[in-house]
Amino acid sequence: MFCTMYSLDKTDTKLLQALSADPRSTFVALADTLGLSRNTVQARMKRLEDSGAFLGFDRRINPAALGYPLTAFIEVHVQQKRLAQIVIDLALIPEIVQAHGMSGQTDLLVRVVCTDAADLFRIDGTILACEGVERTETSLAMGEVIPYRLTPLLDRG
Amino acid sequence: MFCTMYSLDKTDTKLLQALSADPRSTFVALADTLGLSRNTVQARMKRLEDSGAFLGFDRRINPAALGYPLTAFIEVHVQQKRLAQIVIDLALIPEIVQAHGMSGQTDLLVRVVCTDAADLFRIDGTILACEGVERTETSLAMGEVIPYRLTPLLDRG
DNA sequence: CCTGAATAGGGCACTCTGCTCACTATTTTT
DNA sequence: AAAAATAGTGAGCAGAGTGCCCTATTCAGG
Repeated sequence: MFCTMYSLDKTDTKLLQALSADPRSTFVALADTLGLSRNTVQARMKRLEDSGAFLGFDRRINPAALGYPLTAFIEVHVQQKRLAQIVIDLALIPEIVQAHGMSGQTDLLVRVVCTDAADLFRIDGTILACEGVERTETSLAMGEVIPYRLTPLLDRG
Repeated sequence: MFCTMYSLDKTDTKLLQALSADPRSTFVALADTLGLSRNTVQARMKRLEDSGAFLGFDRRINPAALGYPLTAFIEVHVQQKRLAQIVIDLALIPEIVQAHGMSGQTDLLVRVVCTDAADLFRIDGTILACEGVERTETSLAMGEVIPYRLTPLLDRG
């Protein structure tokens, strides 16, 4: 196989668990909670980093703390030919914090943060104004009933 | 007002920007990129932490690195009376990494990671099997066309 | 049997941390 | 206008952590 992605073993998993438990723990601390030497922990962390196991820090910032307490998901239907340009245009809207290209009826699923309902309305308008966007369907997130988590998957490994 | 949430000022914003640029930078490094004293940086970071500006470390872990390259969004329609119990049941499914209670037609928007299409099919079945779940609509994410980001919002502040 | 990878352990210079204290502005309250 | 809270600075210090080096051991695969 040409592209063998480095895949995590049990020790890596334990490392990630320990980090999840305490994101600020030092290499030394990790080493002795896992019963490994500091060298090993450092080597593994480097490998994890290099293999792209970590995503941007942005994800750890709470949008609510920034003054955007509301999250909404907007399904965007577009003229598929213009998809590439539309993505570029959408990327200019700061309140769009993430967008996925989707299979199925919806072309794009856009995650938006906003200050209030009026703000959401305005943002939706901005999206609709993009050339090639045909229709949107907005749903406000009332709450994160299962907060983002990966630990169940880590624990299973 | 009873609950005045601590709101970030320009300096906090710059701090977060600097952290986004380099999540591993030390207090000392932050202090001199921002032209502040180390004491100030430490104090502000503590305040940020205490005010809940940071979310779990889980969010920084790349599910693909864990062996789950596929992401899907599943709209779940439920008997609303049973919503609370359903959330509890869903939380037992490890592949569900997040779920939002929604306004609008869909009751729940569930984010799932999986190994392949067959895996997704199985997980969908598990969700459908929960007492009170009436219908699901699964959409596979083909790609994260706008990767999660908060920097445009930070830059605007 | 040899090789390469992973780990452990030691060491060393340097940096960072957590903490405290004293001092200065700048607001806010009274 | 005076007093008090708030934010920032600068300095210092002991202890901990980091990055980097080298060596020895174990263990699986060719």
